[in-house]
Amino acid sequence: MGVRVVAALDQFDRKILALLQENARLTGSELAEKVGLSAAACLRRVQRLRETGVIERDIAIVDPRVFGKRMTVIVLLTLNSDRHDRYQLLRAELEKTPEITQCDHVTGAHDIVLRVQVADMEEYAAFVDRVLVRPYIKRYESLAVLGHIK
Amino acid sequence: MGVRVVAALDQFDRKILALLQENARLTGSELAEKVGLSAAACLRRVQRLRETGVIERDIAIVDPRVFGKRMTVIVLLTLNSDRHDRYQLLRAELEKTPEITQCDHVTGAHDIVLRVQVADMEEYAAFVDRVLVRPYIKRYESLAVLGHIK
DNA sequence: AATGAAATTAAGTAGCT
DNA sequence: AGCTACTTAATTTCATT
Repeated sequence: MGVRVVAALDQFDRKILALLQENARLTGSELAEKVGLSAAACLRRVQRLRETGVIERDIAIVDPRVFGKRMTVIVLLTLNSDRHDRYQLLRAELEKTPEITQCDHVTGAHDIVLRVQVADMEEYAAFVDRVLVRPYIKRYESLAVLGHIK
Repeated sequence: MGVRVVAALDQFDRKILALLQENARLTGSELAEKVGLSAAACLRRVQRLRETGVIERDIAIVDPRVFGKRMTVIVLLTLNSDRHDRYQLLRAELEKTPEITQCDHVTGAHDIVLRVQVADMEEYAAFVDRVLVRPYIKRYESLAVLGHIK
């Protein structure tokens, strides 16, 4: 789990990573032009970055609205402090719940922050009933996303 | 901005999208095998999904720790209601701030939710001073991420 | 209108200097 | 690292349904 080989990343690697994080479809020659190495050298580096796990994976970003999931809600969960034994169970369930696209355990006034993708309010209400209404969830606060700034 | 062509997505497109959201590096023949079409047909569909904006883009997921950004903080911002004219300005600034990896305008008890990626507490403190301490930000609540569940 | 098979073009990989 | 040859994948063409 530790991050080895980090010291081995030079400026070229960093530039390549920055570019691929924006657009993973850049070809070897496109990278070459932008970073000032040959195409082969760039691709060798990309290969190495993948093998060492620096690049974890490549994913397609799909407009959630095409699936009819036009509504995003950020949910702040507060757990019952006397039910912290249920944390692992809850965690496993949240991981499996398809509406949840992001989920972090946090410190502070809340315990868990969710990002939920649903079709509409009705579907969100159903999600709340199905997933959030449980004894070991003390409180949840829903923040509906009006617009994505970034 | 409207999402047209959604009705035009059949089961093959949906399957392809689901697969590429997990792994955008699947080749035509790998897709072919999984969805039951020829490689050419799959790639033609992928091309169309890109052209119509259903696939917005492909990105490389890079372990943030390799950049030394080992700390994630979710920040809940509350703006001064009498300074809502500054919203566009703030929005533009947040968009440019490199530490912010995600940023949404929300309803509810807060106005904006940020996801911030920094090296450590010191860097986070500097970020707060530089970005969050401004007259039109009334309050901010920092939730440090202890662990990623999803 | 969209498919599969085949041909073409482009990209990625590997070997050598 | 670069260059070049090789291999694999993506794209286009074309005949078919």
